Amino acid sequence: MFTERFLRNRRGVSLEKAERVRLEAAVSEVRSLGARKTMARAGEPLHESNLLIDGIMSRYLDDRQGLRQLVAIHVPGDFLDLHSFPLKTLDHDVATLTASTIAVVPHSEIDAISAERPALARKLWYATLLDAAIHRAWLFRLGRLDATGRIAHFLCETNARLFAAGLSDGRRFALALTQADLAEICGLTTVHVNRVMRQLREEGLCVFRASLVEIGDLEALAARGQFDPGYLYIENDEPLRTRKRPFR
Amino acid sequence: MFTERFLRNRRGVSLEKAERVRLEAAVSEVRSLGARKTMARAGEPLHESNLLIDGIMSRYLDDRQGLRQLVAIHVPGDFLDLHSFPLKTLDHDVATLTASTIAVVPHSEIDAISAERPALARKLWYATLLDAAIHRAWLFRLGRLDATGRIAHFLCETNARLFAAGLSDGRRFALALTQADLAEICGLTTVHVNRVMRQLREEGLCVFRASLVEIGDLEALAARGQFDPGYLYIENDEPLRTRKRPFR
DNA sequence: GAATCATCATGATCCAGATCATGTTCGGGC
DNA sequence: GCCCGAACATGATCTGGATCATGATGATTC
Repeated sequence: MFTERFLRNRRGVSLEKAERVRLEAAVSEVRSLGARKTMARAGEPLHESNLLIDGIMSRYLDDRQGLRQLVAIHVPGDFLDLHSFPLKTLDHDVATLTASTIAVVPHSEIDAISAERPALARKLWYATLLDAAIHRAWLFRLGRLDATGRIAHFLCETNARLFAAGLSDGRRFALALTQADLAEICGLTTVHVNRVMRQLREEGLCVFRASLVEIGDLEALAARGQFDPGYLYIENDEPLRTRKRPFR
Repeated sequence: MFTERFLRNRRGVSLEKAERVRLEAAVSEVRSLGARKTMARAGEPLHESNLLIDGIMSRYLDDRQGLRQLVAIHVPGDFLDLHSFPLKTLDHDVATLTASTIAVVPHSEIDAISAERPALARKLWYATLLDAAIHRAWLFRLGRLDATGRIAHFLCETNARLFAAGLSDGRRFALALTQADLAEICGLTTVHVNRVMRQLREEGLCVFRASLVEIGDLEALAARGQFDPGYLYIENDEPLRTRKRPFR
């Protein structure tokens, strides 16, 4: 089942049996990629999109010095470059962070789906808009939060996304990212990420070691990062909800 | 013609005559809004989307103190909350910056279009993904550019978008934003925006006064903001192209 | 089991942009 | 023609995070 986690626990878009079957049938191939491998580069014409089955992948832009700004990370269940179907080329690079497995869906299949099944097509559209909603939360993070808030917000978001995918219990999850990755996500230096992680650890909000994140106080962490999971459109998000607390 | 500027000059999505007629027919109403009015709030269920005919509008998130981070601005021709069709509710607020005119399109019409005309539906999808591509460029801006670079990048982007819409000659355009608006867009304080604008003026890169932006040296401005218009998918973008120059 | 490389850790110094304060300019209302 | 508020302008000071430097830890390879 390639589509098991796709749009799982998202409001208003549970896949019907027949839709799931149709989507499964659209997969032409399954591929494995090593860690830190580029999958697609900005500007290349693309003819297929990929559903992430296992691993963590990233999308990023780089500046003139080659420093990266990650614009998205993807977890299992994400259709990571579905936007290449309408756009035909991408405006950014796509790469693995950890070793990953992807299911390939040719654009011709998506074309067929959009003619045959408008309702399923709308769910695919929805999936790309969920990514856009996450972009907006990242904009808020970079524009309005300080370093500690950014890391706290990111950890809460990742917890929530993995929870929706069935890969977090709401407090504890595997996440094989380095402090340098967090820096590229949060627009900080690795040095500063290191100091922030220590602070979060010392305050008992969150411990991140050996590729395992353990949130000690979700409510405090969410308050620190001004995190509210609404933008993720998660169904049954009770374990993620926190009382709103004043900032700091 | 409400749709005159919609997707104008974008690669691979020029509207066919019949598609344009269909979209025009989907408009149920035209509304005028005063400056600085909220159009929609996060979380409200929506049943229509709006095509911006005239004026500048914004989408924003606010933090616990009520400080705004703009996540998008919209210019004439933009379908500003089309993403509310698949998502049903929004994750952010929408408001006018200047007095604006919008054409209202009920979601029921978009539903009908996606069943009748998959090709037009794909173009609507494309329009929402263009917004997502702009979000990504904004992430790069906030994560990797300094204050001067952010303002330079924003001015280049706005020039390019207005150029595509036929509202800039590629160097000069009307833009009724305040320095406080620029601050909320670029994650800066108004005080600092003021200093940056003076610097750009003194260096001859760009003058912004009396709601008119005049770019003195597009190539230098683009270099300063590391701006490359590729992510806007503009067709015939020659007047916007600049030789790539090393940063600074 | 020595060498190598990625990752994590931590101290010292510096600076871009925030913050605080104080004008000035200009257009609209009465 | 004066009042008033929004927008623009500019100086003085402070600070969060960058930068530079150095070392510890731990996994992998030969």
